[in-house]
Amino acid sequence: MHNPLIHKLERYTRLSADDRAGALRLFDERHQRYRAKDDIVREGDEPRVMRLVVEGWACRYKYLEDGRRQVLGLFIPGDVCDLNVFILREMDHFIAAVTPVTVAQISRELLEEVTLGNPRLLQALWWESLVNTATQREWLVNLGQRTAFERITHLLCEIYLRLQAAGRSDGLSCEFPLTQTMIADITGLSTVHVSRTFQAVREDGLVEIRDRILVIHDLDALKAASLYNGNYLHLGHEGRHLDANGGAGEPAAAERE
Amino acid sequence: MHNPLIHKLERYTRLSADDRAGALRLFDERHQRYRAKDDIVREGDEPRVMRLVVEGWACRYKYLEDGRRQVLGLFIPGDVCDLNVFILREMDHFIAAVTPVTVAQISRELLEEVTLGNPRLLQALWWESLVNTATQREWLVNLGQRTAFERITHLLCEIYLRLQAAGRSDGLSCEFPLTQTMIADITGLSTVHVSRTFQAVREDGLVEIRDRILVIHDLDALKAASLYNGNYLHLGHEGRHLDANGGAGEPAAAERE
DNA sequence: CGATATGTTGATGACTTTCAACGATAGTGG
DNA sequence: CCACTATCGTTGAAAGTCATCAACATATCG
Repeated sequence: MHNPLIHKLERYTRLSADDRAGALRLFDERHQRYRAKDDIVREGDEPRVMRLVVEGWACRYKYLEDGRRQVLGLFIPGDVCDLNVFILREMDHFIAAVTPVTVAQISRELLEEVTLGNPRLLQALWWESLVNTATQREWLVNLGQRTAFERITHLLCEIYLRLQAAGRSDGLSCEFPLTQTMIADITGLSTVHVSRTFQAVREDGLVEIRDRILVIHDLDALKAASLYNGNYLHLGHEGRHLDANGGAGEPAAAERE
Repeated sequence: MHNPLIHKLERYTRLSADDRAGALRLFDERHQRYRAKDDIVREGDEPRVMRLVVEGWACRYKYLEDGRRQVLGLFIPGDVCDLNVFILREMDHFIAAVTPVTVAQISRELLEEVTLGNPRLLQALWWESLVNTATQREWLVNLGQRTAFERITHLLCEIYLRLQAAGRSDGLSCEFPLTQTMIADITGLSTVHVSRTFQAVREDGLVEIRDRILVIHDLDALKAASLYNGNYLHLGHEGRHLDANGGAGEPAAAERE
């Protein structure tokens, strides 16, 4: 069985058995469950813990004072919320459950304890955090430059590729629990326009959605339609110079689960 | 004379003389000059150094393959480009000079040396990095939810407040070297619409621009017009629990320059 | 089964882009 | 110093994209 955190971090660098044990300690720490739509963190809260999504989807969002809402990011299983956020005195946005969600809550002390002896794991967590930031940048491009059609197809590409990196895709399909209202708040469009544009995406034969499952018919066409360039996800095993010794000392990652 | 880095970091926590000396070492390291519009970092480059803007303005930006361009962030004097970027193998975007700019280039080794003995300074740099990320989030809200008028007035507010935090404002006015083309690439609007909307902002008596100087006539009105909430800049001396001993042991920051 | 959330459709209008032309400004070289 | 050229900002007209409003259909959940 795959652990989505470990699965994803190993897209960066090959972890040692120790690293993996440390990641599991984080993953298993102080689970908290939330119902869909419940807030996990609220604006104004003092940040006390780092969070890690164990199961389900969550999102960051922010309101304008007149009620307009923008979703700033999505968290899928294995995603880390705020590695370093202890430094700030208060949160400037919300984090909420999109689906029913289980979150691990990791204290600063535990984080330090686990990473102290595992610099490779710490490095991998930093990588994860930089990729989050890069994803935010790509969303900026999405809102600033892409058309409605491109925004939606881009979102579909990204979700599929991220779930794949977490070991949660199945061929060309994956879970897809987002409502059109959520898609509207992510893409900065009205729900009406999302409905119409999503229809166009389906009618072009690019994707299909059945029972909250996204099925991609032609990934290359979907990428072309959204001008997708996945560099920002940095999934090219970029930390390979840090790789744990895979050949002799320990079995390779793939052989261990 | 004010150093913009130190001036800004002290909006987070009060630095000791040692911290300030460390910050100055970073600030003075390996200066490189660029002409306006020159690229400082290119997509695909391997990140080797952390950069710090000493003088002038720079920006992050990204292209879509068909040439559409989105500016992702602005750097003003005292801003740090990428604290931790060594971890990635290659850059996924560009950094360019907006005006003629001087940049300090800080190697990983120097950064580690300077921060090793100064955890307070390291913490302040992390704060700076988190504020950068939070600013990106606010830009997402800008593009996703705000109208053209609100986007432009929001940008004006932010620039003024950031320059103020760096000690580079003068009453209600500050430098403002952005062309309307830049504003268009920041706000995701066409240059034509920027021109027209900016006129409306001026005709409402909110601001005035003369000789690349922005003069704000009514900051509260400007904030109201853009639904501005400056929480994301985290300028509330949030790291005060880390403050260097100001009373007895050393002179307070304000008394030292 | 009723209540609420979600998705669809049509009509209308607002906001924003595109295209094209022109004036103003600034830097360059003779 | 002036002509030359490129950049920058402005304006008008036309078209396109997307939002809003309202009604209805479907699905989901207690």
